[in-house]
Amino acid sequence: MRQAFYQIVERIPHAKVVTYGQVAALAGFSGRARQVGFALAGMPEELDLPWHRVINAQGKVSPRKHTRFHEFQHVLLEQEGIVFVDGRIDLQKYRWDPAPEEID
DNA sequence: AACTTGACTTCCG
DNA sequence: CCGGAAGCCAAGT
Repeated sequence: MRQAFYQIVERIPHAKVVTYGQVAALAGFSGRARQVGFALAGMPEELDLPWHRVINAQGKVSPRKHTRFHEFQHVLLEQEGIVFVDGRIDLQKYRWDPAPEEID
């Protein structure tokens, strides 16, 4: 299950983002957005996934409770050229919209 | 085994 | 636009 999510996340192209719900759906687990977040929380760093390109449906980075990784995430996204407007990303513009064959 | 948590989403007021 | 509630379900207590 986590595998499926990782597989999707690792394909997110540079300067693009996807929502948790989208990752879940693409992985074949529609409706399990929370599990995506959970999977990423315990992600082995050696996989080196672009986890920062996964955001919530409101086009914002989801705030963590006990860490400041969301701030780091914000910076990483800007470094990729993604523009934040009022703390938000223009999903219409940056959302990754993969063709079925791009998913394996 | 019951209960709580949480990197979520959507609908309703 | 913001808060609450319901739906979701793996993990941790």
